[in-house]
Amino acid sequence: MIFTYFDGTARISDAGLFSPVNTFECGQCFRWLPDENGGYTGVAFGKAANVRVEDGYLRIKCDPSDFETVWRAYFDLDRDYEVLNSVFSIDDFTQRAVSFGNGMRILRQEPFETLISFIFSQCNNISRIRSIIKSLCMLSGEKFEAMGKTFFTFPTALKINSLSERELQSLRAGYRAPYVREAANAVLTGSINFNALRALGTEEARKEIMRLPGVGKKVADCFLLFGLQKYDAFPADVWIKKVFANYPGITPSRFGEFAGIAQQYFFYYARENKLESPKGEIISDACEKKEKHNT
DNA sequence: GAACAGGTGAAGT
DNA sequence: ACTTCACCTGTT
Repeated sequence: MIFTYFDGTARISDAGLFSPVNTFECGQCFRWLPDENGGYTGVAFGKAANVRVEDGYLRIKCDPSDFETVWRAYFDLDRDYEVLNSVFSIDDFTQRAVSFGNGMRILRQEPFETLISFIFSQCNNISRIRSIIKSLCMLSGEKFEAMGKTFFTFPTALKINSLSERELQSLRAGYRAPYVREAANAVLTGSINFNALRALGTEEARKEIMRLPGVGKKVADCFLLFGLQKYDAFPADVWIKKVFANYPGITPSRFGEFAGIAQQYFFYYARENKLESPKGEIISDACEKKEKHNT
């Protein structure tokens, strides 16, 4: 890794593939927002940064000490995505998906934030997920200043656990709110311990996290992949099910130990291109077609 | 208004 | 084991 730090910005010359838009819009995170220069600004691990690519350099505007301690790992800068992409490109469809999402990086996010965020994500759309998380951070995160702007950290389990019913209700998270409270409580009491989960295999860790109410296989796999870096976790949502239905050759097992990363290319491609399911095929039994009769 | 949006879990076959 | 359904809320 070759980089210089000058004028408040880490400039990396050999960052390899890095596309801010594909990284931050591929659906793995909810707290990074675009700026006017094709860059993105966000918060992780209690720190703020702005990221952009210019003249072939990756430029991360941040506190000098944070590049090595936070952002280098967070942006997964030590992984060669070119190698990964060529390993993934086993057929025409995969090539299209990888090419579409070229420069996407799977962020090494914080376990707690990832868990809570994906609990919010169930049967919800992206803009609303973002809005709920933003409200949560403004309500109970810590306010701090960086780069001349105001930011909020993601709240701790303690802060979330101590929210009143009224405060929780103000997030407009609906039926997901009690799930979030339970998750925070489990972390607080030690019933769920992220370091212990890290030491487990993917299967065992999934089983453990699924003990939480509101955490089924899909949310669990997002947590494992984005929050615990269990790269073989393969979240299968409605879009991935459309991929499976259209391209029977695509199965998690074909992509090895980093199948979860391949999954993110598929998800992003399918969602952005509004991949349809084959006619007559039933893709999901949830949130799709249901007659709701309110009493 | 009804349908839909990155699921889950309980209850019914 | 597989299918159906309710669940909050905001948007189209």
